[in-house]
Amino acid sequence: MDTNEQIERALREVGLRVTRPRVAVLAAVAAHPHADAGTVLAVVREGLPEVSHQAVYDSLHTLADAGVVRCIQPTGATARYETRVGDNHHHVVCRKCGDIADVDCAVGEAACLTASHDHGFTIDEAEVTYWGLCPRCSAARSEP
Amino acid sequence: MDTNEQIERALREVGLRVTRPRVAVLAAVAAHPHADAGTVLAVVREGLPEVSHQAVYDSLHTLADAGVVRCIQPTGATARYETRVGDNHHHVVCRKCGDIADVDCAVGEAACLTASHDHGFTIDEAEVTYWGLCPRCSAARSEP
DNA sequence: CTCTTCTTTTGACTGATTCAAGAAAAGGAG
DNA sequence: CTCCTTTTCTTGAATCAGTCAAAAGAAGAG
Repeated sequence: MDTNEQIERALREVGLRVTRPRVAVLAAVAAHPHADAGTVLAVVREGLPEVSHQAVYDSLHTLADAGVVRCIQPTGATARYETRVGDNHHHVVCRKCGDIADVDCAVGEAACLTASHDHGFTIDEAEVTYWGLCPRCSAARSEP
Repeated sequence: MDTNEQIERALREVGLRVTRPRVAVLAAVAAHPHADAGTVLAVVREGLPEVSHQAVYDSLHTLADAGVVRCIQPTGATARYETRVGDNHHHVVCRKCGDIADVDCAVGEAACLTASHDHGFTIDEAEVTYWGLCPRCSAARSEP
């Protein structure tokens, strides 16, 4: 579990000022991986009721730009954030309940960037989203 | 190019009623792959000025549910639609201009579904989004 | 401690998408 | 061909995520 001190250090390391909203946002994202902006806002306000939604959005963007958090947005859902960055992992999304879980890159880093230069595009990242059913929804469907 | 007759047949095949808005929407998506809802609406109205935006949204949803069109939504962009379905292809998205192009599955079908059952999820589809620069933006960056 | 600069607050606003109720049209039965 | 039922469309308002802008407020350098 990240302590506030660790969070502050992480912010300073990327050259960001340490402010209450930012610390709270980063802590919230760390504690609730794959949370959307609304959830982050709610969680942040639990410990810091006065923050504006604007500050939360701004913090999320700033942190995402700095590479401290990552923003993902599967089809049909609002933006979600997570603190696990830089390790090329992907996501499984439940078609039924929208639950998201992390999946380590299964086919190796090389394969993830295959298809480079198709159509002349210069590709620098491959994002993989697996779609299916989470254990709970899967069980609910097979035993109605 | 899809004729209206082909479009009507496609609608009937999946058990949908054939209506003017639906035919127009399907034709528009076929003619403009990767168009967003707003563009589809504009294109549809070129030939059918009276349609409501609601009808277009509804048609897109219905067609997507029926599997006639596919909806994709890369991070940071609005929903986009295409008629190419059922062939497991993926997309390259330009980081700069947002342009989207199709990419055939590069690593073979098997690899695309590797990672099955991680976290107990039952995975039925893998969606891959490649991020990079399109030829135009790539050229603009290297020769300023 | 003071100043400059970056952040937050506040509050209004945009643009995409959805909700709801009645009117209209599609397709099957007679 | 006409009527009837059901689905679909229109209209108009509402919601929701996210953004813009100006002024007030903190963080950190010197």
